[in-house]
Amino acid sequence: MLDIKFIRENAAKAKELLAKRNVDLSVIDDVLKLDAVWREQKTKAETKQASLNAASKGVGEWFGRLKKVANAAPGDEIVKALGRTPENPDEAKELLRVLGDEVNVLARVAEDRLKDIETRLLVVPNFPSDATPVGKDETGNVVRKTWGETPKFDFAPKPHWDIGAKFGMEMEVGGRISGSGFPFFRGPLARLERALINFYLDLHTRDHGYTECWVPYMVRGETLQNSGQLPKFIEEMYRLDDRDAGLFLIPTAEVPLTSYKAGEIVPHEQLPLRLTAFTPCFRREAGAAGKDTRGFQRVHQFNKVELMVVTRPDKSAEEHETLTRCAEHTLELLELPYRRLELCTGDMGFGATRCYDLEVFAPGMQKWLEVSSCSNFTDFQARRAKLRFRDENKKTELCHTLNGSGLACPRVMIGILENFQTKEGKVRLPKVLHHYYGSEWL
RNA sequence: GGAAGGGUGGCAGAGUGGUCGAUUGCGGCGGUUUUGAAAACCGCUGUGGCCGUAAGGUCACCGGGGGUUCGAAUCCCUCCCCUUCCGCCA
Repeated sequence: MLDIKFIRENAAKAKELLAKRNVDLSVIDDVLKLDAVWREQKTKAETKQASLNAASKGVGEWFGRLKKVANAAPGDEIVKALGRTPENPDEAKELLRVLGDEVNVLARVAEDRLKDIETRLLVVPNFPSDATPVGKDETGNVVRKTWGETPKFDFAPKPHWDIGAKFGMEMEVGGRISGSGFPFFRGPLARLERALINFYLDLHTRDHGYTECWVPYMVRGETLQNSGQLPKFIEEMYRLDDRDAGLFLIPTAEVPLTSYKAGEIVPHEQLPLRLTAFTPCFRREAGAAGKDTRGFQRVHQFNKVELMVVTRPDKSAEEHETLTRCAEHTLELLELPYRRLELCTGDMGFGATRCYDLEVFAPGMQKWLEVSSCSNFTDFQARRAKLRFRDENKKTELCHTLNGSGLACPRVMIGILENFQTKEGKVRLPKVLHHYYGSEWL
């Protein structure tokens, strides 16, 4: 969520930044109007509340004095709050009740306006960074680097759905037992899946300094709001029914990891927090029906190892590069040629201020596949999750959060199948997987 | 699924309608003392919002939400979480 205070003090800048993201700017004016009403009502309510509080205390005192002196007079604070001198405590109570009702009305109005503000801000995306290229859609993305070279083939490379058939890709089985978009692997591909997960986790925990976590796969709505999926993207989410409290299946491990320290104030010595977790990911892919349907490039359930960093604001840009390098390093060890794309303002995810996508080239499909998306969220998620830290001067401040895939399984598998296929229909495995898979060939 | 007991400030642990944002202890910070250190003693030590240039003022928060009351950490309702026991079970 954006900072209402920043919007209040920098309305023009806020609009300028959001315009780059194709956001309807009327939301800013709406929010500013509500903000003015909220503050006015709040101040009024509090002033009245203060005199009511003082008078209520005075009533207690008055009772005490009346026990000793039969005709003791009410205290000044009662007279001040009521505007006149009550005859007896019962009259004071009655008048204070009326005053209390007035306070409630004012406070309710103020609170409603604050909720209105939040409702609107919850669906506004983060500001893009100054470095983010401005663009309408994915055509505005910029290639920042490329690594490796697509292997040369002396035959026409096949798409993974043709290669996979031989190695236990049984999409029709998944379709029969769950529906389309739920892959079923038997034998080599199932084993490769496991090899990838183990390789990822070992690499990140041993060489990249991440702490392995094991997390719930079902979460509360509030957890999804913390990381930004709710309320706006509820259509993308699988949800259990009321018997199970309407829990949601996680679309990525980012969700539980971002809420790991939600509501806490972390000592600065503990930062940065670098966490990694393997989880299945569940996505409805609503609106993507009919897109990328062949093979398993876009599915409703897939495995992924996620990288997540919580850091102080002055380090987040640096951490973003480091995090992205960890993901890239993973691809390099897998010997997969890739490119780093910097997403433009029109294509960036909701909460990101800056985002790199890593794409692997799939020669069979003749197509680049996104295998990782590394984002810096600045304080956008931290504000929602109330995730703060205490600095060396004991000031509390919102943390910055970052995350990226390190990596997803299915598309990396596609990369392996299509890049390392041979004319004979075999698939060579990258060296780093030999030990994990138990063989040099799939 | 059943039964019981709990959720209070960094931690421990009081507080059952009024002056309690909250006794006390520990920890932490500052000071006195000391050649230095320890000990002792004194003071300070939560978060967020609103008003204000500031000083400061004020409101809210004792798991979340709602209610009763002039007034609630304290009473009522509801939800969540934790602990223990029983049952069931990978």
